[in-house]
Order: sequence, then C-alpha cells, then structure tokens
Amino acid sequence: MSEETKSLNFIEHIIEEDLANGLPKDKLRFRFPPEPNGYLHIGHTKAIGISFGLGEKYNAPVNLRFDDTNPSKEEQEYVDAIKRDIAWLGYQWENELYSSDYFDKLYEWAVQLIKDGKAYVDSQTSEAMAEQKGTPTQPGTNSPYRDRSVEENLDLFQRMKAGEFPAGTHVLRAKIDMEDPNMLMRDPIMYRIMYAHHHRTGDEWCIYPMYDWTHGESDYIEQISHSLCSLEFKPHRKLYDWFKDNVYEYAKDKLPLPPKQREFARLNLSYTIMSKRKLLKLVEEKVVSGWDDPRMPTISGLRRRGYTPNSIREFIKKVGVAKRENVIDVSLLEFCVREDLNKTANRVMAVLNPVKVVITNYPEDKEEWLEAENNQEDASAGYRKVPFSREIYIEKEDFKEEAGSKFFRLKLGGEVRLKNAYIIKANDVIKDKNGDITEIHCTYDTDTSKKVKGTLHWVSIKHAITAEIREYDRLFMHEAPDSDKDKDFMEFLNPNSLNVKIGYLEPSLSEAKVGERFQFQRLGYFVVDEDSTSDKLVFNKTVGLRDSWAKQKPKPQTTMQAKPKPQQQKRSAISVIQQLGKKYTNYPEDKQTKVKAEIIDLAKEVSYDELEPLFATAVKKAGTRIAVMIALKELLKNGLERNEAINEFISKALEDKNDILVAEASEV
RNA sequence: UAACCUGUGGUGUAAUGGCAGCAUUCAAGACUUUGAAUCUUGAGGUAAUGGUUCAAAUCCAUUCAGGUUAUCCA
Repeated sequence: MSEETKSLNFIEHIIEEDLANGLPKDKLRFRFPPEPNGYLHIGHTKAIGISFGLGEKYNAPVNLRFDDTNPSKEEQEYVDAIKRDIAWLGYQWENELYSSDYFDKLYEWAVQLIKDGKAYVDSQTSEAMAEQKGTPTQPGTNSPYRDRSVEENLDLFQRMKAGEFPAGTHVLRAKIDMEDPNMLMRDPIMYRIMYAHHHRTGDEWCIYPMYDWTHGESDYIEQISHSLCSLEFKPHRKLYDWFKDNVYEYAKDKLPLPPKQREFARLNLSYTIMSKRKLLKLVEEKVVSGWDDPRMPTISGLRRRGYTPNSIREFIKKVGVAKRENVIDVSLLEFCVREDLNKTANRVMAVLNPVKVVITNYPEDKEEWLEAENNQEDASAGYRKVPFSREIYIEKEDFKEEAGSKFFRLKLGGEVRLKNAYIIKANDVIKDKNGDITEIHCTYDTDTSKKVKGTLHWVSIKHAITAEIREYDRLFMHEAPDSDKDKDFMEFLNPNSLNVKIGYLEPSLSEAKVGERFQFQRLGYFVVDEDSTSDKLVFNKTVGLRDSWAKQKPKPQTTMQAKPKPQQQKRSAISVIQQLGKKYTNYPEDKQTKVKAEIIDLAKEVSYDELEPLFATAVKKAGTRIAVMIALKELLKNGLERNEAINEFISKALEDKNDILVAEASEV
C-alpha cells in the first residue's frame, strides 16, 4: 500500500476505511441537497466544497438534488439561483435531481410500511400530538390511533392522497417508540396533508413527505454512498437508519447499497449571519439592495463584491472539516481574495479623495503618455500608457505640510516618486479661506533613478474619467451578531456599511467591462458593478490592500472600532517548565540535554513559592518531577535555603523507579 | 439539567500511543517605482485532575466548559 502522506479529514478517513473494508471505489457517490427556499451563502459553500471536493478527489459522481418537499416555501427562482451559483463556483454535478421525482416511490414504500404494521394514520390535532410527544427528559405516550388496523390505515392513507380530507386532519406516522430518548424516534410524522401548488408537481399531490422520510430514501434511491450533512442532523441519524433499514428489505435487489449519513460542523464567519431566514429579513426590510448586495454573505453577493470562485474554493480548503463548533475569522476570507487577485488583477491608478497638485516647472500645454506595467506578478499582462500633465490629483492623505520621518509620503520640502512617472518636490501650498488646502505646488525632476522613500499613485486631471465608487464595511458591528440572547441581530447593524463617492480614474479604465477586476494601486481591489452604464462606471471595492501603515497611526474616525485582539500573553516561566517536563522522559538524549538547559535558564525567573506546589505532583508524572528537580537545583545553587518540604521531595525522588529522576536528585 | 456530540496557539486545522506540524493572525527585519507582493526571523497551543504505559493530545476515569435535539420546516 502506498503511504498517503497528505493528512486527511475525518470524513476522508471514514471513506478510506470503507474502501479498505471492501467498498468498491466506483460505488462512491455523493450529493448536495439544498432546499430551494433561498439563496446559497458562504456557509453552503462548505457543504458544496466537501461533497464536490470528495467527488473530484475520488473521481466519483456528485448529484445536485433539490430537496423540495415543502411547496409552501419553495420557488423556481431559487432553483435557478442555486444552479447558477454552484456552476459559477466551478463545480459540475452529475445529475440534476429533485426529491419530488421520488414521490411515487416514497408513497409505494409508505404503503408497504403500513402493511407491515410499521406506520399508521393519526387523526389527532397537532396540539394533542405535541402533548403526547413528551420532553427530552420525559417519555412520550402512545396515540389512541396507534393501533388502528392495517386495513383502516391503508384506507385512510389512500383517501388522504385522494384529497378527501382537509389539511391538518390526518398524518401518517412511523410506528417506532414513544419512549425513545431520541425525540425524533417518537413516532415521527412521514406525511402531512397540504394543499399547495408545487413548483414541479403542480397540484398532483396534496400529501407531502417530511424531510426525514424523504431525505434518506432519496439518498438510497440515488445510491449515495456517503450522505454528508451538518452536525444539527446528528440526532436524525437514528431515524435515517431506521427508515433505511426497513426500506432496504423491500428494495435490496435493485438497490444494494445502503447509504451512510455523517455529520460535520457547519461554517460560521465572524461579523456575519448565515441563517436564510435572517438574510431574507435583510432583503425584505431593504437593509440591503437584494440577495446579491455586495455586503451579503451569499454567493451572489460575494460574486458582485468581486470575489473570485477560486478564492472561495481556496478559502473552503483552508477552513478544513471537523466536528467542532467554529467561527472563522473574515480575515481568512479576505486573505484568500487578495492572494488570488494579487496574481490576476491588473494594476491601475485611481484617486478617491483628491487634492490638486500643480507641477510648476512642467509646461502648461504639454502632455506625455508614459508606460506602465499592468501586473508585475504576471509578465504576460503587458503594458499600457498613462497620461501625465501639469495638473494632477493625488490622495489628500498622501500630503502633509509637516510630518515626521516615518511619513514616507509628500511633505513640504520633501520628495516623492509618482508611480510610473517622475519625482516631485513640494514647495508651497495654497489654501482657501477656511485653511483647507486647495493646491500643492511642486517641481518635478526627470531623474527617476534616485532613491526616495515614498511612491504615490496619481491621475492627470485633464485626462481623468470619473466613476461611482462603492466602498463597503462589514454589515454588522458584532463578531457574532446572532449569538446574543438578549439583543436582536438587527441591533448590531453597521449604519455605515456602504459609502459611495466619486473617484478619478486613469482613462484606460473607460474600456472596463462589467465584472472586470482591478487593483487600484495602494488602495485595494475593485470590480466593475453591473449597475454601470455606457456613460457611468460603477465600481465595488472588493477588499483593501493589507495596510501596515494604517496600523501604526491611531485609527481616524472609523465607525467600526475593530475589537482589539486579545493579547497573546507570554506564559509564565513555571508553566513552561511544567510543560517541558511533561515530555522529558520521552525525548531522545540530545533533546533532553537541550531541554534541561532551557529549564535551568527558566528557573532563574521562578520563585520558590511558585515551585513548591509542584512538589505534590503525582508520583507517576516522573517527567514533571524531573523538571521541578532541575529547577529546584538551580534555585538552591542561587542561594535558596533547604527546608522540610524540599528535603522530603528529594528523598522521595531518590527512591523513585525512574532512573533519570534518581540521577537528578542524587546530584543535589 | 435526559440523550447525543465536541474541547489542540487569538482563529481554523493536522498528528490513530513515539520529538505537537501547517495556514492565518500578530510582531520584527530585508527588499521594494504599491507602507502591497515577496523573503527571513520571532511570538503564541493539547480544558483540569488522576490513572494505564518505557512512552499519552491520542487509551481509561472523574470534573469542568461549550453545543445539539421538543415545527404537520429542511
């Protein structure tokens, strides 16, 4: 067997084990089963990435199955949007399927279960049934209809299907166990009566199967080998298996592979929400412009924001798969787009907060078209020309009349390089009556070989084109907006999540097309929004560049006072000694020598009061005792007086069965 | 407080009993016609306590903490 050096996640381990136990590789089959009741968001991408990723890894088919068993919530619009988003991410499904395709088969199996005495029609109100259900701590009680005869059940179920009863009057239940500690096993409902138009089956059905009855059986019909879902479905597994085991008896000849449900932790992203219901609320209350608002965590929102499919797939890969609750920092997502866009986005110059610069020694009617590299990360991206003239804009932030040596940008009397152009020196400023700077007067120097610390981006005023620039901040000001028990997530909305301004861009951008991505040098990545028209460009800011300068100065009026990172405290010397000790006996000799020296060094910072409690360390923990002994020796050497406790600790150590400990102790 | 699940640097994820890695984040430096990128270096971790073992993040026990499950939703 070839040694797999790459690390596997727990699902891959399960699959490898199944393969090792004889599951043929060509039987591997996965599925992604969204309900078409909303748009896909970044959280779904994890599930998509897992199942489709496994498909790619094992060269196995992955079905796209719409779980459409509740016609009151589902719409074709969502089906279309989901397909578009998955395709955009670059995944290919084997078959496009619908749970509703299996309504006939499910009905047939339900009848079979009734015949076998494993399902019955209950005719109580939902309140009465809830009452009998019990609680997690109290067992439930049987329905009075539980022991109806097979004939009666068959008759009623058939009439339910035929539309003879109003909604809510009857349900079909599986007959399992009302006392099962797992609430889902207490005679779960399999069918309810619902007179609703289904986006695919129309008015053909008036009874609809419930999730638990549908999902596992759909997996089974499609011969899915591993059915992967999020952790919240863990309690459903027992029921999933119950249905599967029973149905297997009816169909095993034609459908030999019983699927296996496994659960992983869903993705949570800091400063955002993932609940479809809550996202819908943002749309309905017009907090955002729609499902594809660039601030939304939906795939369509991220797409419009300028994220690339690649960056999202990379993000999902980095996030990994496990079973513990997690909150992923948005900075990881941002890292992933920057990494991708850095390699692919062409650089251009744009000024968003302009101040005018007049180059006094540059002729008024002169203009030059200078060569600029499109992307130094990609030699094939080529060059373009940018116009230079006597009057240009630079960013207000890039000029100060006076500043310290840490300020690399333009200041009076200082020199700075203009990207792709010349070196200029600021000589004078002109101010209006409010004292605001209206013009900076500079002189230029054609010798571009000299070294200057700062480089600024700029645009020629005469040639600049304007565009609407939409800058976004996070939608919520709380790290976990929907986790607060007392406050509604809407209270954490950031009132300044959208900032619209006019930007001045180099003229080459007049050719830019919707969806095209650029790096505005020194500012960030921007994408042409679909709101652009032939005479007005609109750009969305995808993400800023990393800015280690901004971190050094106190943040100006940011609305979003980013929470200071919890200090990564240095650990105390004693706890480090303790930790080093734990493994001591485990190390090879040369490492022991190194660790010992380290402990001796650390012991200089340790007081006797810190050390003494560790004398009581369990006898078995020889390593820790050795470390304590080494530290103690160092303390004694530095003048610590011996006392009762020390003597006892040493004499006990001398009798220990661990040779290293004895050796250390005897040196005292 | 019934059942089930989960605890590894700030965050995420590896290590199936054998020297706790990787990524991100943060910090310092080098380089730089983007205070970007790149490169170098550093900081930071096995929830606690016992036990089994030559050897424990890993196995056992106890404790602690967090989560999930009670819709004719999925």
